[in-house]
Order: sequence, then C-alpha cells, then structure tokens
Amino acid sequence: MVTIKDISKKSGYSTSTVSKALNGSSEIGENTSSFIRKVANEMGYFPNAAARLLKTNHSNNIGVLFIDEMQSGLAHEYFSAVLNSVKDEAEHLGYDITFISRNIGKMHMSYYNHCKYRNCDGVVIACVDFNDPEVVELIQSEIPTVTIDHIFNDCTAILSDNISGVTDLVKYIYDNGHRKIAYIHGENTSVTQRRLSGFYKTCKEMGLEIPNNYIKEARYHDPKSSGLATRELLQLSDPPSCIMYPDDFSFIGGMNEIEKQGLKIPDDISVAGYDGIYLSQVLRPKLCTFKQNTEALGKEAANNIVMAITEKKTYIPKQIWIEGELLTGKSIKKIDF
Amino acid sequence: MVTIKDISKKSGYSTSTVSKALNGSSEIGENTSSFIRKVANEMGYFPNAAARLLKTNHSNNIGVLFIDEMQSGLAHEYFSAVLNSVKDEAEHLGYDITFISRNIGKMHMSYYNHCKYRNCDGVVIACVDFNDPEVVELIQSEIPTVTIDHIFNDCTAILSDNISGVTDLVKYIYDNGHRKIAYIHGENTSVTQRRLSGFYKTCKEMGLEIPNNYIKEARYHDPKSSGLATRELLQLSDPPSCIMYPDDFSFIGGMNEIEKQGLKIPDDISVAGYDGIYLSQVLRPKLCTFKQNTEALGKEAANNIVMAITEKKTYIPKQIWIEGELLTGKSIKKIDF
DNA sequence: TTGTATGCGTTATCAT
DNA sequence: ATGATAACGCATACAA
Repeated sequence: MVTIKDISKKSGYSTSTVSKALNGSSEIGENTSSFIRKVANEMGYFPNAAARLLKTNHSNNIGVLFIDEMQSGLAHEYFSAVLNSVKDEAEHLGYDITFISRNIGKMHMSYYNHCKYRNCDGVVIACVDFNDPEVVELIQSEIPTVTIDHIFNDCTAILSDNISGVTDLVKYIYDNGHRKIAYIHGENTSVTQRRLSGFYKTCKEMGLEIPNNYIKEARYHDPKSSGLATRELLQLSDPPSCIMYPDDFSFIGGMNEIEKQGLKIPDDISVAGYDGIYLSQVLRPKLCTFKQNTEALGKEAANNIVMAITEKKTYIPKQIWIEGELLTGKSIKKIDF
Repeated sequence: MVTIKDISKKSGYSTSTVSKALNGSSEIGENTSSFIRKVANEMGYFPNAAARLLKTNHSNNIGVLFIDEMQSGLAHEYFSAVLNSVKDEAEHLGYDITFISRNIGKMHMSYYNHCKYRNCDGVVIACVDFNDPEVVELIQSEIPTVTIDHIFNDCTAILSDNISGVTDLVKYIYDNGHRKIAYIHGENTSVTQRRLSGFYKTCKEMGLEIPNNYIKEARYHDPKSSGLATRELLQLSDPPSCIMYPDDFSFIGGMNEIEKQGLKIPDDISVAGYDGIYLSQVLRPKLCTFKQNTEALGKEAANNIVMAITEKKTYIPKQIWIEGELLTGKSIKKIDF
C-alpha cells in the first residue's frame, strides 16, 4: 500500500506538505502542488479512509436501515427502488452506503452501536418498525438521521404524499362514474392511516357514503390476503364496481380471484393499485395506480442526510412531501350513472 | 465517545491490559478480565472499527458489486434476493456490507481503488459486465473476490445450475406430452449459453428436433421483447404447444400477448418461466418455472469470501454449483401424443 | 511556502 | 499477569 510517507520520500517533500497538496490546500505553491500530485498519481496513491476518519471524524459513510421483515425490505420493489436512489445520490455526493443491522457476528449490537462502530456520519431509516425502542434510540441520538415515510420529532422526514395519492385515485375513479368504491387497505401503520383518511375525506367531498363492508383490511405486499378480501367483496349482495388495493403487488391476489369468478377487468369490475411498480405497467390491462416517486424520495433522503451532516449547526429538520403521479392505466371502466 | 483509555482510567488498568481483556486474551487473569468487561459495559464502550482497522488491517467489511444497469441490479428480484442473502450471512459472520461503485463524489475511482479506499477485506461480484476491464482488474488484484454466475480463473464462483434447470424444465414439459417446444432466451451471456446448451442437449436426448424458428432471442427482465417473440411464435403456421421464457418476469409480456390473442393458459398454450420469483407463484395459473436458490447462492458467496479472507494462504478457489428446484405450477397442460 | 511534531483509538511488541 | 511504548496513515497546529 502506498502511503503519504512514500510520496514524501519520493518527492522530497515532507508528509505534511504532501498531505496539504493532495487536499488542495492554498498554502502550497502551485508548482509543488502539481508535482506532488503527479508523483502520487504515478505511484497509484489512494487515501486510506480509516486513517483519515481517525483524524477528521468524518467517515463519509452513511448507514441505511432497511430491515427485511416478512418479504418487505429488499424484496419490496418500492423500497429497493428507494434504496437504489439513496445509494446513487449518496455516491454522487461522495458518500458510501453501509447496511446497519443488529447482530453483527455473534454479539448483539444495537442499531446505534452499530452506527458508532462504523462511524456512520448519518443514517437513513426506512421500512422498519418505527416503534422499536432501538430505532427510537438511534433517532434520538446525536447521529443525524433522516426517515422515510414516517415522522419523528426533530428528525427530517421524506414522505410520499399518500393523501394526494389516494385523493387522486378516488377522484379519477369517481370521474369515471363509479359510486360504489371499495378499499382494501394494508395493516395499520401511519401510512395506512393517512391513506384511509384521504380516502374517506375525498369520498365525503364527492358526496359518497361508503358502507363499512366496502372497507377491508389486508396486508401490504401480500396477494393472498387481498385475494381473500376481494372474494368477500365480490360475494356481497351489492358488490362494488371498483376495488382499490393496498399496493400493486397485492392486486395480483385480487386479479386471480376476479378471474376465478369469471369476471373481466375492467368490463365487469374496475381495479386500482398503489405504488406504480414496473409490474403494474406490463400487466394487461395496465393497472390504474398511483406511482410513488421513488427516485425523488431516495434523492431527497440522501441530500438531506448529507446536509444534516455537513451543516450540523444550522440544519433544521423538516418534512418533505414528495409528489407522485396518477397512472390511469386501463383498469377503470368508464360507466354511466 | 468512550474509548479504551477511559476504561483504563476508570478501571485502574493500563490500556494494553484493557485491550487484551476486551479481546479475550488468555494472558489476562479471569478476575481482571471480567472486571474490565464489566466496567466497559457500564460505560457503554464500543470499539472503533477504523482505529482497529488501522492496526490490524482487517476491516471486517465486504464490498459488493451489484451494478444497476437497465433495470437489473436491485430492481431485479433475483439479484436483490441474492444480495439480501449475502448480507444476512455476512452479518452473521461479523462482516458488514458496503456497496462498491465508481464515481464516488466528483472523482472517478476504479472499483479496485474504491475497495482499497474502504479497506474491503474481500468483494462479492454479481450482476455486472464481467468483461469490464475494471472488473477484471479487481478480480486479478490481491483482494479476495467471489463471483456469482460467472467463472473467472483463480476466483471462486458461485453458480446457479442453469443446465440442470433447463434440463429439468424440458424433461417435465416433454413428460407432459409436449413435442413442439419453443424457447425464448435472453441476450447472449455465459448464463444464456449454458441454458441454451442445456436446452438443445436435452431436446436431443428426448429425440426432439427443434426448428430454428422456435428459438427466439429476447432480453432478460423485459416483458416487451418477450411479448414480441411470443407473437411471432403464435403466428407461425405450425406454432409450438409450449413456450419457455427467459425469466418469470419476461413471461408477463408473453402472458399479455397470449391473452390478447384470446388464448388461454394452459388449455391453448403451455408456458414456463425461470427464476421462481414470488410473482410466479401468485399468478393463476401458477407458473411452471425453475426456482433458483437465491438464499443458498448468497450464503455460499458470503461464506466463501470470508473463508478466502481468513484463510488467505490455504484457500483454494473453487466453483460451487447451487441446485435449484422445479416448480411445476399449473401452466403446463398434460397432452396426449 | 514548507517542515516538525502530535494525536486520533487501537493493537502488538517487548519489558517487567 | 500486567504495563510502557511504538506504530498504523493521516491531518493539523504550530514553528520556521
């Protein structure tokens, strides 16, 4: 490994001069500076992040908490897309990404301790049980944190605009003449609550009274439970003309059930998903859904965690709502009323 | 931050004794040792990975190269599943995962230099252009590497058994009475070549002569191109009774095309995918496919890179074939012949 | 403008 | 069994 010392020997300058030159210090003369850089290049020098960190206390490393509980996490296209965007933007800003977990090796390590151990400058938290005491510990620590899709006090949150999403969907469905709209929603989380509120509020604005048996709880990313809920809805004496699903992937369960009953989308029943994953747009008919802007979500998360790190004194936590986009698809039938 | 020095002061022992005690050295007496550990615990001590690395030259950090070119990488369920497994196993062994890229910050950095910069003990390489000179540079470097789904000389490779996969599929399809089997394969890679060879070989063994126009090239993970190929196959004067797809996801394109033509799976046409992603088993009918064992792939990769790291002298590069599993599904019709 | 000296937190060597 | 000291590679305060 070629170190600053080697360059010092070869170039004849002291290690501190070399260090300064390599870091672009204005103290060093232009000639010396470029000469040293040339030598460093020739020798194939690269700084050692660990040694630098030890001095500067900056690791240029961002931790990410993307826990994979029951098929969520990396298996979930929404989250893997967000992660990918976080990674790209962070790298662009000169930061690397390290996964944070507990249980590193044999010993248990809290999320916070893992971050300290790896000297993470900051952490991006998503797709995790936000009530977990160890998550709370991390968020309340001195380490800058940014959360995705969940609001904590004194912590920047990047949020997909779930209310607008559901509102846009309901309005579009309403505008196509539907009055009997059912909603299969995911398990109880803050995201679900916002979506449900948005659903009820928009329905009320449209003058729609949604019967209780049109509202079903299923689980996110779980076609089975959504399939079950779909069956129940279709068996009602007065079934809905349109069903909204927790997410695009869950809709697959509904799709199977609908086909099983010999019904056709959208002629016999209209459907809408949520997320706008790739799959939703390769299905035929294309699924009506609300595309969350995963790229913007990840990018904002990365940008803000870096700002929180570099401007620690002046940075003020904020909430950033990321707008999505209605993809109308072809799964909503225009009906007369 | 509480350091070894703080513990030294509080406990009254020297820093070296503390260090040894904390690392479970046999030099230290049992009483002293447990006392020091107790103090360390009380003070909430955690070692600093960077400082330790500086001395030991072990980062306990594994780099991963999972490049995201055109929807592959993290967006690809197969690779994200493998990555997840690598991560879990590596963490279990006491290693963290860091993404390796070029272009960290403004400056270009080769994969190799990025690894050096972050002091990666080893690297797992997957889903990447294996012909890229910078990938080759990394593999030929002194840093231990393990590749997934590609063989390099002197480098351990973890390989999904593509020949068995295709063989099992063809045999199953043949056993169900199909004689007119078409194969839409992915773009030309070593994986594709193996699959194609397996296809031809098995067909020959079964005594099948496959006409050239039954073989179509599409792209992996791209429903559109597979849809196109499907249309061409269906328009043949003597169309196949079964179509094999590059992967489960691409099959969606075929599915749409088949439905568009008013045909029904499996009654009118049989189909098979590859990968065995979650989606394939929630579709109705369930897709006949070959499930690659992503968990085993990732686990073996992690295990082997750690072995290559810890037993650098004696470790011998090898090729490990991971068996998959035929998921028969319901998309292959049993026909008489 | 350049060089000297020091220390970041840890481990390793060698002495006691 | 325990401790003093040096060293890992780098950046910086301070001296020249």
